[in-house]
Amino acid sequence: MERILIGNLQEKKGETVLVQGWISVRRDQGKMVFFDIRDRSGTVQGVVLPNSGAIETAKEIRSEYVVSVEGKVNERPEKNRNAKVQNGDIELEITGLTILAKAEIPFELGGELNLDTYLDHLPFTLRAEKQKAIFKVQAEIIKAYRAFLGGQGFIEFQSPKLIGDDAEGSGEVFEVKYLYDKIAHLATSPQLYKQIMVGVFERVFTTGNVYRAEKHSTTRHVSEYTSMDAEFGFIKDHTDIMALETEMLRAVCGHLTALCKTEFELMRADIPTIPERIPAIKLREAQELIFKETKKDIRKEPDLEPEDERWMCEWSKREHNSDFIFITHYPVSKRPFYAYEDENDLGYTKSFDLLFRGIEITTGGQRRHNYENLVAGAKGKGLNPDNFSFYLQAFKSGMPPHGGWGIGLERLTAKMLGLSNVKEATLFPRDINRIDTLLSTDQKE
RNA sequence: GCGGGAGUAGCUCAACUGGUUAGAGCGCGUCCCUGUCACGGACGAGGUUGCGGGUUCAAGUCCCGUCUCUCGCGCCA
Repeated sequence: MERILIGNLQEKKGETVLVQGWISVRRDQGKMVFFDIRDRSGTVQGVVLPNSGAIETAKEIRSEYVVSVEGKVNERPEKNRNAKVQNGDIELEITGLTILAKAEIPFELGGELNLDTYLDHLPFTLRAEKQKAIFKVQAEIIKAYRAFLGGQGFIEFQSPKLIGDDAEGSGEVFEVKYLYDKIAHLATSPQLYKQIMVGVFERVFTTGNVYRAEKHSTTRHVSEYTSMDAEFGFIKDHTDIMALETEMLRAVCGHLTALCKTEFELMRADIPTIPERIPAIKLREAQELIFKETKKDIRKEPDLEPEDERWMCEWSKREHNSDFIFITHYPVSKRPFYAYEDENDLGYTKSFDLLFRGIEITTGGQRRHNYENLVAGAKGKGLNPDNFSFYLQAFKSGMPPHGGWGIGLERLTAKMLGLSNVKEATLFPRDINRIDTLLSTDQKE
């Protein structure tokens, strides 16, 4: 007999079918046993009657046992229907029950858990409905991201994760012992490679893991995260990039509205609405605004603190009904060497951050595309251009005005779904003390 | 790295100012139950109170050290 998905059982009323899946819960009535079985498509109740021949096995099964069952799809009697659950109007009258695998679980699935208990048991806890919803949404974000950029003529490429010298300068870098006692590094960003690829394909994007060796313990940092990058040529300035990112977010949210409604309902979260134009404000203007409204004077700072980012998001929501806000024109001193200095606003760059529901989810901007200008930028940061001559070949060979963005996928997912810690939106988060399991103490510095 | 909070059963938590044998719910085990759907009922097992030291007649509770978690900050996506 061929396996039928539980989600298709409504069409099989009266028929005897083969269903395979996991036991969610067993309800033993003594002479008869009920259980809920789930597969990737849904859940249905099975009922094992005393004379079915399966009753002995039915008493043996426990939560998370993997089973193969044969049974007749029956409509339930009127008084035994349950409108609150999927397939509450039908049930499987079990005629055959085989245990494919036993299970021994550390605790019940779906209950409230402390974050570290959840993380210590990920192979099990990821099976919970909430977690499946989170990572289904995440998968759909990536799918929509690919579809949108593909439609805009972008070509996807795979960026290397093992790199030589770290010329990029965003964040602390993990060292890797390479062959013949050489030292390599884990990429903190695909930045330099995506710029090189603009010289090849003009419009490119990549989604992949990047690594930051910073010892912070916050709700928005992990050592390994997924960066959704894009970079494209022949732009007027950074506003072209912001406009395209706005369109991309609109496409992603539209996709989620179409495909992930149940997941958002389960998480009690709202899919953000993207305004026609996401508000954009210069960093200095934001600082003036904060000073005027809250008397907090950060006008000499080169960046916003988390508290200020939250305030700006509330302001954007209040004044512009937007969950998003662009902050532009960060000082040259604050940005990497390749950031493009605004010729009409010297000392400041044509760069931006995108804040979403209180947190920074994107950094982007126009880049220096002129070889001499780029080398000058590097020297201005005290960097030796010889150390990244490989990258500079792209510019020597002719590069168009270009720019792009990097989006933190897990941060975006977390804020979309109202998760308070980015680790909940990271499948297998790496942090200071944990890579799946706790790192042993004598391994640490 | 710094600052706040925390660490008690497999899980989630309780235990007033130090005071008898550290409790509950869920889970787990045995038994009862033919319409349950978080099934219900009876009984039971399960603890070095993170670890090490100290104060005290007496420590889960107070002190010191240490490890870990968590929240905030620096930094960043």
